[in-house]
Amino acid sequence: MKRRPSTEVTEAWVRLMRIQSRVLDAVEQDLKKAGFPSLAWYDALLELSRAPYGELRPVELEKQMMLPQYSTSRLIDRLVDEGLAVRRECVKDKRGLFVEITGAGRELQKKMWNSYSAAIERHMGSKLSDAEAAQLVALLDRLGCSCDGAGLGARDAAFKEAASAR
Amino acid sequence: MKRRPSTEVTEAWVRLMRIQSRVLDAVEQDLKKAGFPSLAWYDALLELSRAPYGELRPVELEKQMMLPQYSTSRLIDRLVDEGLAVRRECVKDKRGLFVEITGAGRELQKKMWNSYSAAIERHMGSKLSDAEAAQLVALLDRLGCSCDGAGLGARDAAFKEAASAR
DNA sequence: CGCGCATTGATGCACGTGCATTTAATAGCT
DNA sequence: AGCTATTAAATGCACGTGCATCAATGCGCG
Repeated sequence: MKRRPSTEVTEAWVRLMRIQSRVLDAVEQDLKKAGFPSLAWYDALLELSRAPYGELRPVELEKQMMLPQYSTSRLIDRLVDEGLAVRRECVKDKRGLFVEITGAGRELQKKMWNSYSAAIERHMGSKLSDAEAAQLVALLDRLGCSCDGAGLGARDAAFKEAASAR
Repeated sequence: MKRRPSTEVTEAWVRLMRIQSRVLDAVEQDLKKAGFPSLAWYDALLELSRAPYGELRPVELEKQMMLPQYSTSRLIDRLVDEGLAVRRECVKDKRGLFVEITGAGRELQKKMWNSYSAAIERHMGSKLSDAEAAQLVALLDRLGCSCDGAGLGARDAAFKEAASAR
């Protein structure tokens, strides 16, 4: 509790914060310029499109995306408003409901992946060899050791897509 | 433009986004639990405290922190509301003004650094050797190669403090 | 000098998020 | 069955942020 971070660690903290926000910003800007909504929408659409029957309980979506409950509720609101998903009644548990992706939702997700993957390549892939990327993954994972392992994070969506797009 | 990111790169993207947000969240929570305001306030206070006469033009602060103009303007609002800084007229250029840190502002900044540095140590330092931290810095820097080099980022504040606290 | 343009900083509006609370339905316990 | 606790989802409120715009001042150029 008393030990101070070393210079190296403090530098790593600074870089982690700054570079991440720059890279994220660059990718989000690319998507926005292409006329697409934010990454949160993409992640939700991907989760839905990968789910059996293209539908999930909000609670499931929430766990997948590691988002707070209310945040998920409102994200669904917006997807529904745009016709990318629909809310369906859940007969099993009348408290709950199902969110089902629509055709338009599936289409948008696919189109977004084109821009999204290109942006990842532009802002990360072109600056890092595969070996360096793997090294970076290993180092970052050391920081995430206290992770519950349960829910997959927001941007994991990208990886799952990459895997299935192959 | 056509190349797709490799598995390694996509994984690195996912990790960078997820781990950063987890670590940042953990540190911010620690600060909040200790009753302190957000890191943005800290960064601003540190920049001011390090400036000659403890004062800066909003434009300067904005460049240091790499924040949009309106964001800086409102951050200053809040600092002033809490008595941590004051706005002073600028005789040289009547469009502008000076923001000057108060005694309370300097005190808060110092107190926050105790919690802040402890949080960095807890959430990063304790999970990474110095060598690993240095490696992480090197890898992240490769991603930031397209940086202007001019303005120092928000969290750089931590490093500068660390250096001067030594 | 006088006009147009750039710069500094503030602000109205829309929107996203966190927090707390609310509503409804289910599960569990006696 | 009846009462309470728990869970699913939505929502009101405060607040932060992005975007566009504005008012005021300063600067350059004919």
